[in-house]
Amino acid sequence: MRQLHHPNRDEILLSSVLYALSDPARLHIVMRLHDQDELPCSACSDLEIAKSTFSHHFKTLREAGVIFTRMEGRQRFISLRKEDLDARFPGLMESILQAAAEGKASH
Amino acid sequence: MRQLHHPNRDEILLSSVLYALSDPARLHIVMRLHDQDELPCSACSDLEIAKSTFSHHFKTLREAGVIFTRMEGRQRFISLRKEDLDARFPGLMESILQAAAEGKASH
DNA sequence: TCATAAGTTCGATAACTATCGAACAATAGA
DNA sequence: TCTATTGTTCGATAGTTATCGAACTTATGA
Repeated sequence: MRQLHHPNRDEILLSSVLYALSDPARLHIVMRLHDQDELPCSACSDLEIAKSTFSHHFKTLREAGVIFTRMEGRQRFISLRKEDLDARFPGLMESILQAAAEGKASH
Repeated sequence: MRQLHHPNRDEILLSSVLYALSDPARLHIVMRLHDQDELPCSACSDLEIAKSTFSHHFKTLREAGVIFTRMEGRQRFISLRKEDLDARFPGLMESILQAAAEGKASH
């Protein structure tokens, strides 16, 4: 757990990003990061999901290049990689977040 | 096979669309529809994939609301549901197709 | 030093998915 | 009517994924 892997901007793949965001729980996490600069992982613990499952989702998002995880003490802070995503896929996150905010994400 | 199911515009879900497009083969199919109004399914048969697998991908795309399948005789013509997708998720397909066209889709 | 807290990793399981070949259905054309 | 064409459906399999609880790691604070 010493080092958390983050892909470089150029390594971020569309397929991986779309896949990561196609899960309602993960999309929910990303929506929370929309307005915020940064959030502790624990900020999502109101969703009724086991913490090991959260960890799995964070890993999926992180390895897809969607979020950045900063380690500080025994907390981790996550943030949306807005600049990287927007540089690589202009307009993508904006349209996804807008649609999600309007409740068109799932069921 | 009498009727092919297509969701109404309002039933198209972001999660399902993102999932459908997160598969490289399906994204490839959608890219071919970008410039074209309509294509016969057979137009994708150069991809080295079994036809039953294609059928599966077409079904996934269709049920997610990404493509429309029109039956004519013994052929099926598929088209991108541009208007519906753009009405529901403004800018989404444009940004996805642009990124895909620049080769940022996968590996 | 010891207990607590925050997340990750492990092991297991159930569900889902991509893939294929074979069989099937429906239509067009000879 | 018979045959070839187009695509779907079926059955099977291998791989992947979401989920959980338990064990583990690291750091904080008493």
